[in-house]
Amino acid sequence: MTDEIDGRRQPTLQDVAKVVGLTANTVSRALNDRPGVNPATRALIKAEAERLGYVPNVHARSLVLGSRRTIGVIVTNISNPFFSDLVSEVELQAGEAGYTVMLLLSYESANREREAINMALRSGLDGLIAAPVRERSNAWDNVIRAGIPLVLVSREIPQIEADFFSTDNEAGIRLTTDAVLRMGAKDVVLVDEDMPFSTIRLRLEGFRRSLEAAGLPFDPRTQLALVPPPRSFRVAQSWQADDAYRVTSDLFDRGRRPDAFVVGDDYYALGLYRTLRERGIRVPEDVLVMGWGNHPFTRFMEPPLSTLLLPFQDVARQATRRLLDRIQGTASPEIVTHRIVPELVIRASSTR
Amino acid sequence: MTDEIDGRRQPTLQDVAKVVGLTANTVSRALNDRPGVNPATRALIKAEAERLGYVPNVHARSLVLGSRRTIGVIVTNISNPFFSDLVSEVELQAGEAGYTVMLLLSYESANREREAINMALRSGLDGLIAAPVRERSNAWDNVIRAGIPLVLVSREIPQIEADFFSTDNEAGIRLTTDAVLRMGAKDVVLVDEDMPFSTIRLRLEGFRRSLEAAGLPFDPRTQLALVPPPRSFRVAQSWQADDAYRVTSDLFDRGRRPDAFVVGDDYYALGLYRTLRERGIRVPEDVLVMGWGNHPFTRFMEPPLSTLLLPFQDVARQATRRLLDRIQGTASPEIVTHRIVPELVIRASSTR
DNA sequence: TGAAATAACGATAACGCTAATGTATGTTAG
DNA sequence: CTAACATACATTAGCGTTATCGTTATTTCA
Repeated sequence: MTDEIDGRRQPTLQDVAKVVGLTANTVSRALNDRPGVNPATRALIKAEAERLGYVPNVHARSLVLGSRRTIGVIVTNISNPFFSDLVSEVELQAGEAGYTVMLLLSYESANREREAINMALRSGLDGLIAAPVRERSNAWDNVIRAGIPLVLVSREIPQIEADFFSTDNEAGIRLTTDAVLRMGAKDVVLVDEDMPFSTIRLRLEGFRRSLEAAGLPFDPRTQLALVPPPRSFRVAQSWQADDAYRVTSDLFDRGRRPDAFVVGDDYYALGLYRTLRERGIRVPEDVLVMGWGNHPFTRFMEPPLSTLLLPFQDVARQATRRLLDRIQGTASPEIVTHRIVPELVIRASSTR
Repeated sequence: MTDEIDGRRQPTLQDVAKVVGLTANTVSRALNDRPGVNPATRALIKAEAERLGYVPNVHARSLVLGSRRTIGVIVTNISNPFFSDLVSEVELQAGEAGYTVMLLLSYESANREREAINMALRSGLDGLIAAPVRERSNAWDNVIRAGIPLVLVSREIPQIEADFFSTDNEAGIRLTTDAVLRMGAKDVVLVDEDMPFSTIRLRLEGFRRSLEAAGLPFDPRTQLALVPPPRSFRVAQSWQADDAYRVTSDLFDRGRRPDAFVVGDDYYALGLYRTLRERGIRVPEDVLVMGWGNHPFTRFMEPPLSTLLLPFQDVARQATRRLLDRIQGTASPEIVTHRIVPELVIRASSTR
């Protein structure tokens, strides 16, 4: 009277071994296609395992192999299409390599990020892809110290030994700025977030350079419309549109009459469009507008918004590839930093 | 000459035990706040573990406890804001209960879904929250058979023993339809996806009932604008707007002149707006429009779109709560089905 | 004061798997 | 014909925890 059909307990290697009259070790070798098993025996074992519904216990396997075949992804917010698309692509690439993805969300909170990192450390992950929050956390050092491969995306952390993949913010802003300059704009305003963060700084820098290259003056007091940073990251980011609406309205109230806007996020353009509509300022006749991100709704704005297609797929693919190489020890030892240039998407808002 | 500072190897319970002159067992009890340890000893052990940077090995822990404290989330696509918000909320709730989230994406593909399910089964998850693809897969039966707690969201699977949480599609469409009827609409058209799927069917049914309750006739040939199902789910869903644009343009070309539209997705409204603009039909003066989903961009459409706020947070919270209860064995045994009624968001597109 | 209860810890086993050896067979070469 | 060598399997050990039971010293109460 065996407990073969005991209903609840999952069959183990032992159970399979008992049925075929061999030992667990041999069954293990057979199922994992390792040498030292008679082909006929191997076939028998596989058939029997299948029949019993044997599923290897990952916990035991992870313990002995020291790996879970899981990578962690820490991002601030998957409501942001850039990050959701990034996570999607990482999941796809990792899945093809037989790795699963553990998702950890920080919501731009340094505390939550620290918790996420600790969770990741405790979870015995094989590697980590992360978009850090704006505030630098020293918990990342623990990741490095624990020897867990780490690849950063989107935002860099100063003085940390980790590969980095990102869209090229400076090249991006230069593309959009140059696009309106080519159309004859002489007074361009940049609408962007008011934060001393590296990505924003790079955009500012690129903006300035494009203006100077065109022989135009750059005055931060008149050519920048800075949007206050958001208060919460739990909700979808339409606050960005509201804030951009306010900031650009103020700008016109102060008597400014620019002939072009380049913005750091498509949602800013959404708010800007409202400002312009309210004041009877026509796009593109009176002002040119360039967005950032190619959000799905931009094609249906009136007029359709010219914008920037961010290379999230490339970023995700390269970051995942690099991480897997590090995990498998096939990566070159030096730290790599890769900024991928985005692509212009020209529509009606920037052409006349 | 010990290997105490060997640099690579993580310290284990044994290592901590050796340092404090006790056994691994006692150290385990001390660190996990289980009784049977002298308070002074406990404090010493904790301090020493901290000093050594001891992190418990989850693999060993999972093996002996038979649990990873991880739940799986299978959804079709996190580019869809509804699902990304849902996943966010699940991650938040699960995190508070000490559970991490493994993300698996199916992209509406039955094959990928099957793979995801197998991956989940092999990964020794404690439970599963899933939004199944349109095509019924029998792999779900394996989940049930393996005794892994399963909670479905958004889409039901006929004849499966699993809890189900969803927005109330029928109540939702009745809310939006009644809203335009109250404003005096006499000829309403429903724009929705052309799929024999339960959520769509429920919406169709609700739409018909609302019309009949208002004493209006319902003719599927004139009052339905069906949008073909998408071909790919990898990219963000702006194809929905394109298709809705085409379908509604056709409708006007055939001479129809409805006085209101209710749509099954905000992106449909985006395409519909274009159709109306091109033909000089004014919203809300000539036609009323009601959206679905309260996507962040709807507030900034011109005119701002009335829509439905989907209770994704409630769905996620209740589903997660239910799953955790099942995992911890504190759930009532019977299967529960819960449809949460969404909330109207009235803006300019449906009022005059 | 002595028997029983309690506290604080140790010894041992177990979770299910894989890796390193060990041991019979059968096969080949000189 | 025997040494050398594969082949196909079994034996043993170990991954790092937690759980169950013992053991010893200390406290409690009649």
